[in-house]
Amino acid sequence: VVTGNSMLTGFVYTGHLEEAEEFFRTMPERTAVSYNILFQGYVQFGHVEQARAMFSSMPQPSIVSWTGMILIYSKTGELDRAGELFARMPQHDLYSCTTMIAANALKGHVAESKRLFDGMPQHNLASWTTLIGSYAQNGQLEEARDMFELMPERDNVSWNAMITAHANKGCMDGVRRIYETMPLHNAASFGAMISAYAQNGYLHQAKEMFEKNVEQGTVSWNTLMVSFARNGHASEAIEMFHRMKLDGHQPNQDTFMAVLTAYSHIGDLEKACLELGSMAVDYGLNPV
RNA sequence: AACCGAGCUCAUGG
Repeated sequence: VVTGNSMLTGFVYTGHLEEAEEFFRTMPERTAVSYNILFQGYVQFGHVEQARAMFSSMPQPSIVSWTGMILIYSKTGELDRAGELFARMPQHDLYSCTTMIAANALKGHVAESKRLFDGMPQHNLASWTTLIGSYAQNGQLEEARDMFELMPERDNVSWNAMITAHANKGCMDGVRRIYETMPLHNAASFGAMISAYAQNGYLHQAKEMFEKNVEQGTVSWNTLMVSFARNGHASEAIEMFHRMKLDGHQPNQDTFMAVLTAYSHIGDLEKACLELGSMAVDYGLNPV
């Protein structure tokens, strides 16, 4: 059963929900964990109906399942339903409370987030960081800072959250200070830095960060190209696009948009069509 | 003893 569950996890993890379902159906034996694995797949990919159906079909949803259900309502923005479930579930733990904190913050109810946080018997890195993120999202930089000071230990995720907290307030000194102080940088750190600079109009610095980032995912390329295009640097955007291809990166649908934006800025629609047409052919993308 | 859940980053046609 355990190895079956691991395989099931594999299907879900790679996004093959159909296969997961099939596999699940044909499993000789299923445990509550098996249900949860498939269920989490629905949650993760936003299949609300299926998640709901599965949840109600569980005889005794575990705390994991309850939390999953809260998470999906948080994603769909149905905070009241999330809250209802949270109130109804038999127990709470770090995970469920943290999920609920985040759900409230997404809707701008930071005070409620804080109240939940204060009511928790214990905290860990995730719950602290969620609270910081809650303040950050809602523009409360001071509070985010205070919490960051108070938390007993910090990891990369919490440091990254602080980058964003400052960036959202346009506090670039803070952003730089955090970046320099933090012990290590990962892909998310660079992503945060790139968008921090880009959103505040520091295209040059954004690009510098981009160069420092070893794992330049397609998203980073797109982010930067869009920023260039929006700020009237169409040619730089287009140049990046070509470099991206040279470097062997896969353009995706969003790259389309970035390129289109760039060309529309210089009013060269013909070229845009040509470029998009060839992208469609080269990469099998649909310029919907 | 072993399998599942929460927090940071990311683009999108305003």
